[in-house]
Amino acid sequence: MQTEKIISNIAKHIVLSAEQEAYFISLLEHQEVKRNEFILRENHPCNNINFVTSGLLRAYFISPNGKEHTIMFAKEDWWITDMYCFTTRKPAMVSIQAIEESIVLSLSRTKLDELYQKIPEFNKFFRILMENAYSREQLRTVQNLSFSAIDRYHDFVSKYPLVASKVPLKHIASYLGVTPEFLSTIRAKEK
Amino acid sequence: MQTEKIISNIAKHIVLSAEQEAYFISLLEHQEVKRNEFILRENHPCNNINFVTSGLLRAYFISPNGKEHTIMFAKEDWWITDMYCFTTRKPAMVSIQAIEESIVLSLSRTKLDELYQKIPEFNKFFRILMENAYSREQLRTVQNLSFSAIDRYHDFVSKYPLVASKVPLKHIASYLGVTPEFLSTIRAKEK
DNA sequence: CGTCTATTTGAATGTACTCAAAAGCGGTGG
DNA sequence: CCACCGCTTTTGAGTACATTCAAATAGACG
Repeated sequence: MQTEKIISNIAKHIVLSAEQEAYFISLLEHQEVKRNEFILRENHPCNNINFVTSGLLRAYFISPNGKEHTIMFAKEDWWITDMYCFTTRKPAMVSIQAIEESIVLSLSRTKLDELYQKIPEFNKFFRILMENAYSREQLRTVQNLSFSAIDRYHDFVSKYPLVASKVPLKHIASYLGVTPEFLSTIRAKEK
Repeated sequence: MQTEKIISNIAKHIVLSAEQEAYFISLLEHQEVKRNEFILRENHPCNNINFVTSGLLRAYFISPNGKEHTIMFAKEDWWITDMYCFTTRKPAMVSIQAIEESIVLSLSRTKLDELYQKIPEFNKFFRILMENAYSREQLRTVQNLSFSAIDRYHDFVSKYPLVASKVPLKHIASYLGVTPEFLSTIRAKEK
């Protein structure tokens, strides 16, 4: 199991001893996920929070009228789960699917609770992670409300160039909240 | 300074000794805010995270085209700040204004850092607070993307009946991401 | 190489916005 | 306590942005 990446991700915010690192690593489950495979499916229990070691995944949900809405992408060095359902233990609202072959390290809620007990410092780590996630999400809300589709598209591409280059346009459209046809049209207009 | 409310808010997630409670309280600044007064203004430094003891406030920002967008409301027993700017120390993107006379307990970033040092348990408290805030915001994103304006309006009213009854309709419209004229029209159509 | 999926293009439609003006309502001062 | 003023809400007409549906084209994977 390749663990340098997750360890250095954690080292961004808290300091662990070698022993603590080893303990933390022992809690993780290593998953190799093939293209189009799921690590979480809508309505199933959401038991894990996942760190992406390599590859690219997408969280999305299907609205009542049958349309897909992309909630987030997660590339290398990102964490991804259905946080609401992970914390409340409700069945997942979203599905998480690999866009390309990926390696994911999963931490179950049970193990995470154990981790908080043994190394309370992890509360700080996830506090900061959640602060950032919340801020990002709030910024997204604000921008969805105030920017036009084309501006949101440009903002997305400049923020996440790697993701933009790898995922099909229709997924970007569904992240931005427009139809693929419309995104295609407005992109064409610019040239 | 009335402090039972903030103490019981904290007791939802962590247990403090009487001594720790007293120390925590000593870090707070008590503010009485009149109707339409601000506790944070766009472009000013965002130094505080605020707990609402009573009353009702609104966070909003002005988009490039000059329109107001309501980001959140905070009533009694809620926390409010510009989290992105609070954590990154950038100038505030939003203004926070009292909708009615309110009492707010403010905790500065400096004091909060001190608090994390003295009582690391607060990392757990704010971790949980941020998890909830993130989940809520993600749910909002999802619903903005997939529900029609009228459904979003109904959802808002059923989730926050007190807020819905107190704030002008135009603020709800700006929270939902529609114009007041349009919200007025679709409400009228239902009858 | 063939098949399946993604993207583009276009026409018709619907949803939400802008601007303007009238009506309603609430607080304040006389 | 009532009348006025300012702000909020409603109403309507014209317009712009985004969607739906359909079909053609391009591209990618096995």
